[in-house]
Amino acid sequence: MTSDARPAPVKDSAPVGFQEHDHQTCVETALASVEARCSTEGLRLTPVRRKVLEMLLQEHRALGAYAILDRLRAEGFGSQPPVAYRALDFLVQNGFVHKIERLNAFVACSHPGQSHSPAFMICRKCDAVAEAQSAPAKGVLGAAARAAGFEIERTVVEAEGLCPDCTEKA
Amino acid sequence: MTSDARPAPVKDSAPVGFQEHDHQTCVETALASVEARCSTEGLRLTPVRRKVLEMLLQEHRALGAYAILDRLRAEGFGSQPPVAYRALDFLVQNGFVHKIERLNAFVACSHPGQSHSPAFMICRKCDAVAEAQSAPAKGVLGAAARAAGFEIERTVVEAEGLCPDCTEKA
DNA sequence: CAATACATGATATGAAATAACATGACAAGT
DNA sequence: ACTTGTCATGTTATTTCATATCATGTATTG
Repeated sequence: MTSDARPAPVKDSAPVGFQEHDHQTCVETALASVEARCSTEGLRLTPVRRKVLEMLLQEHRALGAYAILDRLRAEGFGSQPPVAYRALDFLVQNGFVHKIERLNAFVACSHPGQSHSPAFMICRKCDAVAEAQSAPAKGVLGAAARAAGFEIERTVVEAEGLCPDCTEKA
Repeated sequence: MTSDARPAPVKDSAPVGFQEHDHQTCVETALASVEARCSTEGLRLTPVRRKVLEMLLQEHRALGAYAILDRLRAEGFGSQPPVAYRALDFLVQNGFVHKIERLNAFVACSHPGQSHSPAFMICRKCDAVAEAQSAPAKGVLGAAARAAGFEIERTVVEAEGLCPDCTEKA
């Protein structure tokens, strides 16, 4: 058995922000932007890392580490968990990929290059994931944190619900 | 080995919102409130479920399912994963306990009875967890969701950082 | 070219979660 | 009382996610 999360409605052009778009261009642009940042910052976008990033950009939805691993194996890369996790660590550390805690899975960043604290909308039916901006530290939470003396370093914001497509079908 | 998450600074009186408080009273009140809700709503707070809830209230921090399981075993309950997961499911479903996605762990709700969409502050050093309110659907994220046609059903908001205690020590 | 950082490969294991099936406890309907 | 249905629990096995560790390789860079 291959470890793809769910049957998953495979469409040629997947949603970003749940919208149809020119996917090929979108992948290429993102990749180029990551390459640029790597070379200016002296980061090493090695073959495994690049491959993982490409896969995630291509899919445009959250993939589990083992789904990624399967694909790496298929392409002749190492096929043991650490291979995938190390590549993912690198990509996450540098903001090229985000981890979706709710799903224990990973998505390529939709706005690479921009510093951001991302928020995600996750469709519980088709697993599509869209990235948005958030500013949680600015709102009620920020106030609570200041009141409590808690220093926020990082936030996870994930909304679960139904994407437009799935809403329609229901 | 027993599966307690980390060495964990055991203190007699643990933080709620990172503050000292009369823990015994706090546990009792919470438990009473849950019992009340169960009886008015016809929910069955069985021995396992009650025990798990007590443990979480007592600890006042996030415990993993297997740490819970260890304690259940010690008390003579079933010791297989489903036992813990089922009790946790019940408690989470009914809002008596929350899952911290970031930690794959569980905490007792600090405001049982009030309907709420909780937000958490998690200390990355000592694993203390404080619960606050959030209204993520009201802010930037809500706007993005409406724009995208995404229907939010539930949100996860978790802030990671340093609690007052750990900040001091640093 | 040697020293050193960093990246990968491979083995093993730990930790989190669920599937599937059997048993028990209890209330409602006949 | 007995059967049926529902819900909770127990148990086995397996899947999925993640990391520790050690050995090996490959770039820089001094």
